[in-house]
Amino acid sequence: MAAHASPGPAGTTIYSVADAAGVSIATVSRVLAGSQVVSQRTRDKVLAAVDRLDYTPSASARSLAVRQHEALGLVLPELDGPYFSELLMGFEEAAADLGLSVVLSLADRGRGLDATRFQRLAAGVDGLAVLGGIVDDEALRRTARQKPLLVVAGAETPGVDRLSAENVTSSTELTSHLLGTHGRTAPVFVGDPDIAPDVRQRHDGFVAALEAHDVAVPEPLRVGLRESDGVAAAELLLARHARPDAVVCANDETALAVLDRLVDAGLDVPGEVSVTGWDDIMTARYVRPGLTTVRQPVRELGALVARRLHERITGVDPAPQDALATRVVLRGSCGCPGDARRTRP
Amino acid sequence: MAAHASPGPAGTTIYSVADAAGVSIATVSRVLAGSQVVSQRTRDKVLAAVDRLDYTPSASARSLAVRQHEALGLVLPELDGPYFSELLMGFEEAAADLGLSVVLSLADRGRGLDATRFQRLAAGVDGLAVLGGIVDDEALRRTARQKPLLVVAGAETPGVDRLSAENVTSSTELTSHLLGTHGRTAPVFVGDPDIAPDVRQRHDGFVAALEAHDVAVPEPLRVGLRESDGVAAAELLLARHARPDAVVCANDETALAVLDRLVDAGLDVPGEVSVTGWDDIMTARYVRPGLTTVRQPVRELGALVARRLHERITGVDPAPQDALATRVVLRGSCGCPGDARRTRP
DNA sequence: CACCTCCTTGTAAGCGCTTACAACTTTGTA
DNA sequence: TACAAAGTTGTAAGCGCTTACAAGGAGGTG
Repeated sequence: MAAHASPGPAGTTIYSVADAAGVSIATVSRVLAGSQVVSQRTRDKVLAAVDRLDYTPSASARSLAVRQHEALGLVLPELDGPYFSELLMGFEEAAADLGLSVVLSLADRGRGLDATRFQRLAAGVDGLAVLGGIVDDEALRRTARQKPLLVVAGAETPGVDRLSAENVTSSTELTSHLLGTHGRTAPVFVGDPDIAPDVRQRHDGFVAALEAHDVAVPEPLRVGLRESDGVAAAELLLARHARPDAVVCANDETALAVLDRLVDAGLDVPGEVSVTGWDDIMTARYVRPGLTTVRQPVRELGALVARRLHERITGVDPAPQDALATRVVLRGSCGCPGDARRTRP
Repeated sequence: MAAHASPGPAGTTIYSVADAAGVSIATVSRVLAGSQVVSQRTRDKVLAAVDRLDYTPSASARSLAVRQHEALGLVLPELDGPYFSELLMGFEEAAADLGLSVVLSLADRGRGLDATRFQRLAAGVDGLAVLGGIVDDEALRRTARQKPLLVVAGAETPGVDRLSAENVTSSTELTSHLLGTHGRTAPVFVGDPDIAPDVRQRHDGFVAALEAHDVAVPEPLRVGLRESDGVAAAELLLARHARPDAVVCANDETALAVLDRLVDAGLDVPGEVSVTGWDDIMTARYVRPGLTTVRQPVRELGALVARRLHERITGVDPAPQDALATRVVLRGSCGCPGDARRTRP
């Protein structure tokens, strides 16, 4: 029965260890699983053999036997700003705490993750989280039928569960601050509501605030979320006859670019115009004036996603909380005095 | 033989598909592997069944059968700045191109990755890359005996291969620029050479430049690599009677904090003192003056690591190139005029 | 001293997949 | 029409591990 026992460091299996220790593979397995039924003497023998052979059990064999991969999948776009890194960190930490490893798949800039790669990922995990807008709905739905699947910050997809941070209320709060405290009357929203549900919600909140203050709602400046999009937006804004007195950007990257370009063009920020962002990335603290923005509990979101997935996998009924609260961070760029630059999270 | 055929989406195996399609599991396997020997008719039947049952093959079963995990492991510290994210992106992209998935493990802030978690990770991959200084040498060596293992930017460990970006030469170049072009005479190095081999090498390069210019070599300011460490360093510097006229920091995070604190204290940067960093993170472009720094090809490093690992796994002899060239990026903080702020990589 | 109970270890049956080999069909050719 | 050569499909033996169950041994009791 021990025709296995192939030597060589590369091929050490539970059989080699069993042979070396003079016990059966069941015993080796028990020792390694920490079972208490094994006698001390035997345990020592096994452990010695394990050590001597540098034995590392094969995860796939174990997975096959226990019918669990003990791994969670995560699909993210490029890790540009701190946003996704934070999400990833929260996710990984929570997963590690649950004894699960995480398999990461990054979508290529622009085009999403192809179905094949997504399938391969799904094949090796017990459940997975996908950032909204990367994988197409059909593939999502198909996988959701197989194993626990959570979409983070994405669109409402029938048959797929979703989780994200709160957007609408904070956006209303931020915009109201601009209108009320700083008396702005001609704000504009920079970002394309159709590009992502999060942006849409932020725009919704923006609109709600304007309506509450009886301010006419302007058409949003439909640009992407990258630095270069912010530059483009600023140019567009500068070319206008009637300039806005407040620029509410969909995220920090664009806001910083807008801020920078506006100042370069000789405008007084926040004197003539307020600029706000969203996410509170590191650079937001460093520019002058500091960027007023909204801090999302991204890391907690990541952790929550992982835990939720685990609940699903183990069959526990998950709690129904569905959006994490965010917080407005006031700095100089909206007109507030406080330079909260050195304020750390 | 088909006593398997358990229904239910969760339990669809190759047996269910074979049953549903009226063929043997071997044929299903062939179709899914894209083998050309299967007739078109049969192929269609199988594919239809696969679709109807939402079949997703089990990765662990496949791994066990082919004796390959088809995955690469990566161990990183917290994803703070853009450095590790870039590395990760390069790694992931290259791995994906090779058809490998990546299993990520993040070390907790401060304390490294415990041996158990590291072992678990190693158990499920064909090879792994570890950032230097996270996992202890013994564990590293043990794993290196089992499967391909690469240490990135870490210390020279006997029996373990290492890969990193070039440091010494660029540091000498940068420091010489300060001494020569800007006529600095009292530079100081901020960073603890003992904290990481990369820092040590940067310090070595710094020292080499001073010696070449016959400038006395001062004791380095031994602080960590985080923003707060930079603040502390700046305080220390400000408290000195004889202030340096150039501060060469081990990375951008500390450099930015130093720059910020120095300017706040009323010093003229770069008039009275030059400040330089290392890494060229996003914020370096945004501060005024722009931060002179060194750009590392981090993403390429990550990709290279993945490819190298793959070469080892497949038994190809890897090329011997061992350090990637870096590039000094001159901006305002050293005294150079050009505001290269909007220069993109 | 026989017998029962508890403790420890071994036996063997999978987990879901790949793949060498065998077996059966077709098709082509003499 | 017989037979060889392809072409196609099935059989079965693992891959390395977990775990229910069986079996053996040690110790205790009547």
